[in-house]
Amino acid sequence: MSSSSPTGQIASAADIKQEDGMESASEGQEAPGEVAGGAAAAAAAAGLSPPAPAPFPLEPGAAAAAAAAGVSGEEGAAAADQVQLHSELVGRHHHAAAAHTTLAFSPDHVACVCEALQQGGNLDRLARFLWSLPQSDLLRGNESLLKARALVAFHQGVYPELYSILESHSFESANHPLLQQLWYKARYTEAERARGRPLGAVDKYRLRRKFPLPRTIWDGEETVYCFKEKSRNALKELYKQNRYPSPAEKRHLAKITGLSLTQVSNWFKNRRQRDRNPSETQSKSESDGNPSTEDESSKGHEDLSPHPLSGSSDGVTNLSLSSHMEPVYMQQLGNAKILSSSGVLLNGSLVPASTSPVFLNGNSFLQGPNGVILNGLNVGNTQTVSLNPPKMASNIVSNGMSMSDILGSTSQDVKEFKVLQSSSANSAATSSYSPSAPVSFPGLIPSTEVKREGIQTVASQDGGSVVTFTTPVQINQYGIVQIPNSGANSQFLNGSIGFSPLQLPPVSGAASQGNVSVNSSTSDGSTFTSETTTVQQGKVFLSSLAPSAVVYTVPNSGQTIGSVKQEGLERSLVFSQLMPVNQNAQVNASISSENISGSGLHPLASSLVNVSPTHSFSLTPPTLLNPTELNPDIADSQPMSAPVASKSTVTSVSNTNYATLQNCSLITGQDLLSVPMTQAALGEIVPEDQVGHPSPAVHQDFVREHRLVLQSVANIKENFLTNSESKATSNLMMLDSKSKYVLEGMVETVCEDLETDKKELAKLQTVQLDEDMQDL
DNA sequence: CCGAATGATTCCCA
DNA sequence: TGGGAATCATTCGG
Repeated sequence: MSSSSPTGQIASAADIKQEDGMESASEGQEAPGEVAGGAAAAAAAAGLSPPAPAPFPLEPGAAAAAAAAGVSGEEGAAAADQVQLHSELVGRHHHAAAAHTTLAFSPDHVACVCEALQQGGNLDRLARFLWSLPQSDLLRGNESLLKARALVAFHQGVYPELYSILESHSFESANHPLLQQLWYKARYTEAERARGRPLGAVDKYRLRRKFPLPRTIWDGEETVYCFKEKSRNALKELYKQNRYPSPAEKRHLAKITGLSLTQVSNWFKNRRQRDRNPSETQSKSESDGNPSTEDESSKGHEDLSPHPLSGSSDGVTNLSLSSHMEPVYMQQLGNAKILSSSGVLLNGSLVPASTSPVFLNGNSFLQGPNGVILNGLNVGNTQTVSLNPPKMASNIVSNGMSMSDILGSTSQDVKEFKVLQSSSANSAATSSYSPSAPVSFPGLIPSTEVKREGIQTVASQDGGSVVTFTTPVQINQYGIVQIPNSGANSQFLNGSIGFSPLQLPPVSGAASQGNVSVNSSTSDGSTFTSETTTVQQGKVFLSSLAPSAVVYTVPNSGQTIGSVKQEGLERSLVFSQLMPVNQNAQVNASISSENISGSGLHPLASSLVNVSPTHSFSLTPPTLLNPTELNPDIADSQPMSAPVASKSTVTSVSNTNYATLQNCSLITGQDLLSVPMTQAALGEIVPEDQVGHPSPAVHQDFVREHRLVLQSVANIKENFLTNSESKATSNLMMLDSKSKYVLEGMVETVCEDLETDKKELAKLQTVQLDEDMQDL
């Protein structure tokens, strides 16, 4: 991954993303928590569900005039584009009714077009588009526009302007990688021109030092040798515990550090190698450097952790209560059934066993007689989630990753698991790991099997109080557990809590899917990264679903989970409030993914929603699906089928780790695309109506009623996007850190001469985490 | 420019 | 497929 240093000309945002390898890998990464954290803000910034987008009018006449008087034919073309776009949108929405009076483009529309053009790599056209835009205050400060301007400035070689733009506006983190690349590449290019010869790695390094990134496009997180200190510390921490992490652990570590799986593996490999021959590279320096951290690790460890591991068979559990005394350091083993006897170390404090036999850290979910800890949040004592400590049977999900991912697949070695400090919920995922102060790894939880005896009330709190579920959980026959809204201050980090679906006691006759839908108020919207939470295969997604919301899971890559009845899972839909249910269909679709770093894509997440694993389709209006409505026959080979009687925007978010819906601003406020899009999108899925029948057939009712379907497609390879994949010629991709989601057709619609009629407007392609599934 | 640190890559082996 | 060893390339500080 020594990806080449950027030297070539940047043609588009996509190019940049593909180009940068390590840098992006490291810089672009953000721990899930961070991602999530910024998500809300990002979404807000993006204007998700904008209050009242004040569109600026653009008279067709004016456009024409611009075209005519327009400095060049190009501008005219741009204007024409706008006109065309607008008319198409309007025409489609209103069925060509009329509305040709004024062309109203909200800043969101402009932003969307900018994004689309950027994605498409059509910078010339983007430049024309920008040029043609009116000087509207509404557009001032619009990040997409600024980004587009920066890109154009770079493209045109107007570096001073580029620097000015980058320094004058504080960009959201999701755009940092791209903008950072612009910044550096511009510097490189300038230097190369001045020098008349290509720069070497050292030259570039010097330039980077000479022209540090402005804080407007950099979070300030220091990176050393490409890896953020935070990531490095996380690696070290685990290394101390176990020098030979299992694949699942590596994946999880990769997830929490934002590094790629390969990077994590390489790190361990290098670390082991260098520890072996300290003679050579005094790799000791590192260890020595952090005596505190190192202590236990290196040497002591070898003893503790059976190194060769991997072989450990099936996860036999071993709790190694090492010689450590009181604080029981648990050693995690495969499917260990850990129940510490004496106590648990939580947040650095020992908890009497009597009260909480289980402990979790980070984003883990812990349950004990007294409480549950989610994401490092402690669930109040009042919770009724009663867990039977002695018999634990559920998987733990953390950080969007179920423990099964971590523990399930390969047998795990006994790992020394030490919970030293569980960071606060917010920082759990991204918490800074300082060598001197070991921090728990989210997700690195002792695999505990918990058996849920009954779920009722859960209150989780993060320091103050985070999420509180007060009402009794309802489990319907679909195995959906519903928890009424909670208080206003809901705060959730990664939306992955671990209730294992499999263990939910079938409340009704229907096979319990084990899905749990937790409704929480999204009022705050600030830290609530995951508005939708559903439990799927051991994963719980918290969502702002209405009380009556239904959550279904979608078939995962064909793999079933244990003996759980898959029926329900076959066509699962989640109705949530994520998407505006009103007529203003709004397509929000951006996703955050797993880390793409390795491939050079920047992950960042500007996501609004952080949906954890697997596929979930969200339909807003709370609806309950009846068994009868779900026609098995139809659904069988189909990705999803869901007769829903309500009108809503359907969004499917899926996969792996974090699916994020972001405001694409395609249809904001104006409702312009609402209907048409739906049709187009549905067309792809529905056999009947307009389009030919694409593979998946969706229940007609569903089709008719819903506006937009974002189809998720999976395709994942280690969660990394390959360069080729990242090419979004005709796809609008929004990626973040590990998975890839593509909105197909969006670009075509918006950019490619607006020929969207027959193309789906928004199709969300998601990749599925093979890994996750495999683990299961 | 040098050397150490460190991430990545390659080859070999089980 | 993953680990070990050797090696390369880049980063970083002096």
